[in-house]
Amino acid sequence: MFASIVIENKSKYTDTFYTYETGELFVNPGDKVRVPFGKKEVYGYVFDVTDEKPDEEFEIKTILEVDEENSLNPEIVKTAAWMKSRYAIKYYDALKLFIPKGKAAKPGKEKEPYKDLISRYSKPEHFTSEQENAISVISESIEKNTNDIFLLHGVTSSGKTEVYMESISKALEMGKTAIMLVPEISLTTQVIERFAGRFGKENIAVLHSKLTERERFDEWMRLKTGKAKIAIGARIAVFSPLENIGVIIMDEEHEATYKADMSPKFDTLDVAVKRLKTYNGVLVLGSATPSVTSYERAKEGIYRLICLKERYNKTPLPMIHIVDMREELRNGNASILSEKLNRYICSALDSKKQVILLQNRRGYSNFVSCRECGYVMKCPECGISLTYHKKEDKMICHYCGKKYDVPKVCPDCKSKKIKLVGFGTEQVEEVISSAFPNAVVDRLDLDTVTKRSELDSILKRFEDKKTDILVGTQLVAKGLDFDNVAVVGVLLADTTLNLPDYRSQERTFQLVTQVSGRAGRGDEQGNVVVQTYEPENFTFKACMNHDYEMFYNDEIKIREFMNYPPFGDIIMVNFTSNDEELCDATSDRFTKYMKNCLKTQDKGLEKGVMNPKVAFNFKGQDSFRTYVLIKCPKGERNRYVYYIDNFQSLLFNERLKVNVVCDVNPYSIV
DNA sequence: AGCACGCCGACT
DNA sequence: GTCGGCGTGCTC
Repeated sequence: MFASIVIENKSKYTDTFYTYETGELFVNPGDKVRVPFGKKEVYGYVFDVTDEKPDEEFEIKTILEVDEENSLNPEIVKTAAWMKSRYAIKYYDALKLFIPKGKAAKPGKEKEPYKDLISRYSKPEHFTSEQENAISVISESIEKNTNDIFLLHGVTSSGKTEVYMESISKALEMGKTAIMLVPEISLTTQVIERFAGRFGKENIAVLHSKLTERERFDEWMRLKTGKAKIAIGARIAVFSPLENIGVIIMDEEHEATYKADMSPKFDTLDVAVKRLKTYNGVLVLGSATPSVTSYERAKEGIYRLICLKERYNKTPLPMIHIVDMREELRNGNASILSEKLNRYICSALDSKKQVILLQNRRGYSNFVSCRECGYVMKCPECGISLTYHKKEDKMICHYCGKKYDVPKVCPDCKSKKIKLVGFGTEQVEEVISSAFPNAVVDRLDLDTVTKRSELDSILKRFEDKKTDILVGTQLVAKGLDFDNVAVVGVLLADTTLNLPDYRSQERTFQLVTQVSGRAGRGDEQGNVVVQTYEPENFTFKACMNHDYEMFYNDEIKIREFMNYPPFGDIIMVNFTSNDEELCDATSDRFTKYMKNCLKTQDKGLEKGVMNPKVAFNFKGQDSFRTYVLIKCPKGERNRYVYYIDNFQSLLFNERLKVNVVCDVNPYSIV
């Protein structure tokens, strides 16, 4: 017998299959083996076993030993091989995601993460009929191994978690395993509390990047040996060493955190779908505000849509008010607080209720807007907001790179009040404090709050009602439930609405819906005030009506017209190096190469390859970065990635010191 | 990536 | 002679 093996390596050059003879050993795909390699011995993983001898003329060596304890299963190597072609990454980089770095703790010294956690779970007396229906449909699918994907579209407090738990329970009943994914590590605690109460602590394992190497290894081993049947965690938990997975659940499926931002840049949803194919398992995507891509798939019948419209506790949804900041300006109010928001805050404070103010970060991009009419400069080709670059004093499209002069007067209404939008972050707390001198104001954002304990104490103070007004970034939109919040204010929704990203509208809808969930948790209806210079944007109308469908119907038309997902992909190819010239030259060369590859098809696809752009490299060690953006039509992704992978090999053969990283539908282009 | 091989200049 | 610099090629 002959085995195709990928060795533990660091080089792109050796990231390929090597054929070994199995000898006397009984070898399966997924097995970790020790093999002779060159003058040394290395470890590798078996990807395939056949009895056909390869044609090529090279000496075939024999596998020395199988490391049973650290071996993986056949599905894992299959998924890793698929990831290589989908993300243009190395076999071994894909494989590494499935293998914990650490070593086992010494016997008796195992440390249990979340040891002091209290299990909190009380099964509700009854499920709503919508919940009953969802549970029975999903359970049937798990039972019959139909490999379905469900999109569970449920408003906040509609009891999605109960549906998740019942689905997992069904999988366990069938002798299968389950993975529960949450978007952020901070959210795992609440989930574990409930799951531990429902399924017993011994049956669950936690996997996320904040565990120590040793803890992670031990949890991983508990899953691999079948001691734990349910994996809970952030996106890396999708790589749990489980077999026979009955169901994977992705809570808040629209969240950006499901897409890895560091290399290898995998997409959690893709990986989940791929893994479940082998086991005919079921995927449940839950969200109150599904991603437009997922919803389209549900509409197309690729996913099965389940709606939960009824709120479990029947609390009325908050009232959403859209405030026109142009009007405020015309009425002589130039402050960051509209008259309406001011009024709501005052009355909330009077009745000892609390207030949350969301100040969405300006981030790295600045845009120009007319305060008279709300006009925002957008790229006519790409349809995204232009970003102001101070250095060049130009408006630049972050997709195609076209540059435009900064307008002196508004092209629409000829007003001179067209200028940069955004206010200094520090300013906000100051303004709020002086506007409400008798209120206790606290501030929550990740820039100023560095320590975990600091963050917790700010939240604790708010929970204990010691704080009247909490000002913060996106952080306040998520996290804990507070029952005394009467008013939520979004100070300037335009900052999210005009991010240079095709998803900016989707993200705004999600953000407003999410913060709305913070208002009026008790029996009283809460109020949400959203301030904007562009109140006529369809996104806000949909927010006001709590109508996702309405938002979707408008947004999907734009996506189709612009060929953005789900109708096409945007592929960003990054080049980093310590050699500036090499970086530039390589991205130029890549552009020509890619255009050349596509030209032969004679469909004009090469027009989708944008010219290279220079950018700063924040994260990597290399000092220079350039990138090339490619607009890729629907169904062509695999071919495009294949070309990119080939180009990478080309560079490697020449031993050029330049890194190439590919990112499909990146969340930010800076 | 590593490591060996090999071809060239500089030195005890 | 021979030591070591690094350009090149290979690992089943």
